[in-house]
Amino acid sequence: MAGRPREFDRNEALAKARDVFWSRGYEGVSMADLVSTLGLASARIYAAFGSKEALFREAVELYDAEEGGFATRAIAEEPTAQLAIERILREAVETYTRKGRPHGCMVVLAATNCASENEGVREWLEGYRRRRTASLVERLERAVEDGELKPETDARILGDYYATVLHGLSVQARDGVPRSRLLATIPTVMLAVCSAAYPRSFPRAT
Amino acid sequence: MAGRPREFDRNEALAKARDVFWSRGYEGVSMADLVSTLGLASARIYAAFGSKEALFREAVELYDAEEGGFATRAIAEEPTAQLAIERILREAVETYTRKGRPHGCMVVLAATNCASENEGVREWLEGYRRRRTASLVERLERAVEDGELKPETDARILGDYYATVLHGLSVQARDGVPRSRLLATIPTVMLAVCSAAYPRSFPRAT
DNA sequence: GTTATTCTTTATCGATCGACAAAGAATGGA
DNA sequence: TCCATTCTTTGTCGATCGATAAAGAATAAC
Repeated sequence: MAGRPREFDRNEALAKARDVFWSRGYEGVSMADLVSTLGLASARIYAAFGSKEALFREAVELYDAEEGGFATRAIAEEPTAQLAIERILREAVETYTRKGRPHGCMVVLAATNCASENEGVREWLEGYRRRRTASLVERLERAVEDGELKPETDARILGDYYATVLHGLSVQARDGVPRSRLLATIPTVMLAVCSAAYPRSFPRAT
Repeated sequence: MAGRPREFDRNEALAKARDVFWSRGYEGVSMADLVSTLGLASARIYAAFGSKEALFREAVELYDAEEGGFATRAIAEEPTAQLAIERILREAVETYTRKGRPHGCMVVLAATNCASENEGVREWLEGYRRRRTASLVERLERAVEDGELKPETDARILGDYYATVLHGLSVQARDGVPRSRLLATIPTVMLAVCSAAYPRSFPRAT
């Protein structure tokens, strides 16, 4: 098990693929685009990654483990649901509006409209979105159990709400709405979870 | 100026094109798809509409004049900003989750990820989204002037917020989140404008 | 060295993409 | 009736799509 060693950095190529798929989506990037972006002949790309679709899926996994993983990290690290959600919103805006980087969320934008033959890719990304919603709901349920949020709080409604806002932020960022304007909406967005908590530190909305 | 009369209903064909573009997006629909969906040879489609892109633009205009026009109608018809926004949210959810119809908003979903050669189409749809945001901001500014909302209200932040939620609802609906769950989030979404109004009829959020 | 294995290079493959040319058919106006 | 105009039919265009075959080059195991 030896063979000729690969002459390019696979991780580097994968990162380039992630960026171009993030920018223009799965169907918006052709093999010719990948050849020029990665600087590799198509046969080399196929040898290393298998197919355009397999490369895309690996690119999404990389995105989700790095830039896209802020929600998982915030939920794991913040002591309360309110702090977790505020951090998620702030980091979402920052991640989605970084200079020199693609705007919006790759998981939301890279395969929303698909040809019927690529419906499988769309559904696979939908799974990522559903899981993010589920993790928000789960964290909010825990906050109700912990007594952080009022017992009459419906965690699923609240989780659906924050999933909706996060999805909307991607579209807004992709449309070029500046970071400052998106950050400015966060106190308004926080009203929901704060009003489900016992009155303490309300944000000044609007 | 006479010539052979057209043998098919142009409006009917346009409605079919709108539906398939709404379902799968501009790039997700091929001319072969249009030929089979409209039941017309490609030369007939070109004769009637000019090009795939011209047909798409006409289809979006039709969408915006009918299904997609609920925001314009609500703003024109409702006496207060709060009533207008609540109606917009409700009709958005209803429009985006109608049985047997494509889910989500055509303007949001039909060209979010585009090949570089179709960037013009994406920007054109972005214009529709920006105008919707602007009309929300404008209505909220008027509400501040009218005294419906507190004078310290920042109408642009609030308008950006509702634009974000509306964009997010499209993604949620496309992902198959059921109507009942999306409707259930509306009281939470209404918290923002209600807290900018003088205390009266607050929704029971969560 | 020999062999098995893997990567690189080069040149394509058939399918599909959006679009159109040319000829025939149906209308209104002269 | 004949013409100008417009639509319909048929066939196909060059470009691009994702993907691969075949041959040469570089490694490790033996």
